[in-house]
Amino acid sequence: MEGGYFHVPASAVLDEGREPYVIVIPPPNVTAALHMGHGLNDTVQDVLIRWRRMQGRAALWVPGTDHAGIATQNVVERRLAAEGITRDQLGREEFLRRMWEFVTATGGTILDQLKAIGCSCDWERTRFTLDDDLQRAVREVFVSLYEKGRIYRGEYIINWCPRCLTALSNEEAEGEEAAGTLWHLRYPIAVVGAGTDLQRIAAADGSRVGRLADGTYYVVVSTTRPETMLGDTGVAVHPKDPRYELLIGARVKLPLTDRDIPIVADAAVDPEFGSGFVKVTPAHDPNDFEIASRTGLALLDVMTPDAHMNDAVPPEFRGLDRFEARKRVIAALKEQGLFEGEQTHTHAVPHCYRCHTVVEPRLSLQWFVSMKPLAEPALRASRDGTITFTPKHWQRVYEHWMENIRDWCISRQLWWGHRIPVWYCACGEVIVPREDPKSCPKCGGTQLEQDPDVLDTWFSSQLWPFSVFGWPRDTDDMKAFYPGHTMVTAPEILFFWVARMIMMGYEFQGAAPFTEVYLHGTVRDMKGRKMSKSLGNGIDPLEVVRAYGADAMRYTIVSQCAVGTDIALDHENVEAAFSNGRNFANKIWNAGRFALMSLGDAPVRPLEDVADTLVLEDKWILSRLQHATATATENLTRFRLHEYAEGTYHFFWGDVCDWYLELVKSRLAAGADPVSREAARSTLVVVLDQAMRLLHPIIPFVTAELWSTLPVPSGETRADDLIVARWPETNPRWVSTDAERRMAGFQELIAEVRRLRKEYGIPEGGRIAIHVWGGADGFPALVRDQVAALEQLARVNRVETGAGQGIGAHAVLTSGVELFVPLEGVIDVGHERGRLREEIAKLEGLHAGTTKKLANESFVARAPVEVVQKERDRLTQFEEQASKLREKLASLEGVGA
RNA sequence: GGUCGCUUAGCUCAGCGGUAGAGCACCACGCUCACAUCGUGGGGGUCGCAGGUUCAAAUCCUGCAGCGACCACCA
Repeated sequence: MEGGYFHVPASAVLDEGREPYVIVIPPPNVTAALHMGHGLNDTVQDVLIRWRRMQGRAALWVPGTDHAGIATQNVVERRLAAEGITRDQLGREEFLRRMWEFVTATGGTILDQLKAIGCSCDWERTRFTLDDDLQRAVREVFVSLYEKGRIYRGEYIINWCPRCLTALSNEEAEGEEAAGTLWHLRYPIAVVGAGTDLQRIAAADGSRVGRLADGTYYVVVSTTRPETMLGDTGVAVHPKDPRYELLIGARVKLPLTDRDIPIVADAAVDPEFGSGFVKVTPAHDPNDFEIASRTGLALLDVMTPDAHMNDAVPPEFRGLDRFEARKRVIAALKEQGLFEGEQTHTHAVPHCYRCHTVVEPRLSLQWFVSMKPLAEPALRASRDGTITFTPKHWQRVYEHWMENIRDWCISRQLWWGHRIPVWYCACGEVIVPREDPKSCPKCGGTQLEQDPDVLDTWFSSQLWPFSVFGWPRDTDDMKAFYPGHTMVTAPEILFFWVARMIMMGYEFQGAAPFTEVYLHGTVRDMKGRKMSKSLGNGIDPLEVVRAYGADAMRYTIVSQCAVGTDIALDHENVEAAFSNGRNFANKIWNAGRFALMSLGDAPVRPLEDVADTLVLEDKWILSRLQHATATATENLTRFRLHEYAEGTYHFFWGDVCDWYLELVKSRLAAGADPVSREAARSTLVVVLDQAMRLLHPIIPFVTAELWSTLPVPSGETRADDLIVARWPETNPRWVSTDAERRMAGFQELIAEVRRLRKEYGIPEGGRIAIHVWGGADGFPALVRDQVAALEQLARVNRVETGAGQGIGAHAVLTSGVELFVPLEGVIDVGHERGRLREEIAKLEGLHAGTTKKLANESFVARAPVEVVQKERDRLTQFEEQASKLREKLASLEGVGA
């Protein structure tokens, strides 16, 4: 089967010297089920891989799955929760056993689903991010980065998911606009420097120092998270703020607590914003943490890992959920007259990208990668064009991110994933080894404890372009297939994944993992919403495959795949959504079957042998074929996939089916002239052969089936299967602008005859004569030779090349050629005249009525403007229709001709 | 707040300096021996609004309006 062609051994490159073309799949989550997003992503990759394979490249598409840390662990934890079990109850070892059990049982089905949509991955190379080989790569990278000082451990404010109970990277905390509240609180001033005149400060211009009923002065601070005030350890003002300069060093009483906290100066405070006083909560806000580290303010953590208030807060708040605590804090402050007011405030609230819980900034000891040095070569590669982005504007987005890159928190408090390869010895030694240690190299002790955390899923994903080839071992695969070529993915994971792969590629291989990044759009429904399980607006690709075939699904998707645009599919009418692709696949099948039948079993001569006997349509379709070939290649090269799809579609359906097949029908028939027939057969075989090749990357199944039964011209050889047949190249020998011009004229003539037939009600089955004359280049004479074609396409059985006259229909073509269709005896002219007169009279009646209506002043004055306008439009419509009919009538009276 | 993008036929969207396009939907006719998942013909758009550049603009520039995306530590 064709699957045999999917496998590409390193020897194809290293021994046979074939040029590689490598795509590594964006590995779907191991337990994922195929959705339309995959359908799009993987179809695009398959189109590219099939195309490059046909070009003779050693085209390798490496498949695999990702262990997807949090996502997968969450799934299993939910299942356990249904049984009333938590992971802590099971313990790490047992929990991991259950994880593997689940992943082994349900994992990898997505790969079978990819096969169903025709993905030609090298399945023998299927990888999983937790495979031994890949574990080795992760270990090597971690240790190596640590040794270079690019991985460090430290206590910082990180994004914390209180539900998943783990740290998140900045990218994993997704901001969402939310209409929140900005609360203004009063902190009473407790201690001021000697001689500080509070009354004067309070009276200063723009001062937000006020006075309570009991005479105590207070400062106003603002916050969107009032519960964090319990963890405040200071209040900050700008060092140059003229209003408050004198308060620096003073102390305020932190409401609801028994603590006094200092007022400090820090340049990060914007005097223009709010009151100019900033409450500082160093353990729960990254800015405040920075302020504290500069000013020496204490750190006070007031929350538990699951975001409840801890024992550091007053008893009445202990154990409260953070949002409940928020309400109580506000209520308590109001009670004490320390509530200044509130206002609505829209701001971006970060949410966990896996479970959507509001992220809590939390002071925590974590592992980080210092990114700046890694970013440098990755940034350069983009700027100097080593790596290109399609669409281009993502280059700027990428560079902006790289320029402002922040350190990456890579430790996760999960169990499912790559365990952090760090051991701690009781003696204090931190061991980061390539092989699991048995004893402490410093003290020799054997009481070693491995770091309990695992690495961010993306830490292993970022190594995918080389970890799949066995690195850090020195493998032939690495030599043959790294670096790769094209990365096809969605913009959502540009930072998560693409950017990091590039950085790792430079850091560990000295080369970018690919040279082209193609970012396709998102699959959406007709309301523009992203397809998702929770919205219930998804379409199951496999259902589409079952109902209409993989070819139909692939074509429909790719034909919408314009650079930089999303894909809209109607989940409420799946048939309509995919009818385009279904119809096309069906059309190819029918046309192919018909052609094969018409060609018969007799040997077909090579095109060269019959070159002298080719007629207009043969030369024309061969020329069209050259254009179709050139544009298909060009479009694929530039990732203009929808143009590739639509271009081949119109070539095949329009040129090949509607015109060429119709034109050669009679020539292929049993009694036809043998010379003409052989010319048609040879041409048809070439056209079909190449058309199947051009269509194959997008419509692999139908084309391969037809191609396998297509006759091979005598003396020629070809590949055994279409999947490895050579991608066509343009042959200038068959480009004929002359044939295309003449054919265009002929096509226009046919269209005009058909139109006139409809217009004058000439019965569909009846034969007619036409007169053709005028023009400059002997076109009428050419037409005379095409009687068979005219018969076939327009039911014309006689052509006169002189001017026609009498009663009939007349038209002038763009070339200046004139056409006349005699109507006497063809239709009942008298009856037609009568009918026309009736119609004209009717139109005149309507016209008069409308005119009268518009003359009615009260109507014009009172009716809505658009109604009046509609009446006016009708008037002109009637006029136009009537004048058309009058012209027609005139021609029937023998005046026009 | 910053950056970028979008606004074209009833719907979904291409086109991005030279006489308005596709698919679907719609109307009419047609069981012509590949295909009714079809064929033939047809209707339908002042290309968001207002200016400007140009011989020529849907296409370039400016402003405005509406929508959207991404980034961002203004409490």
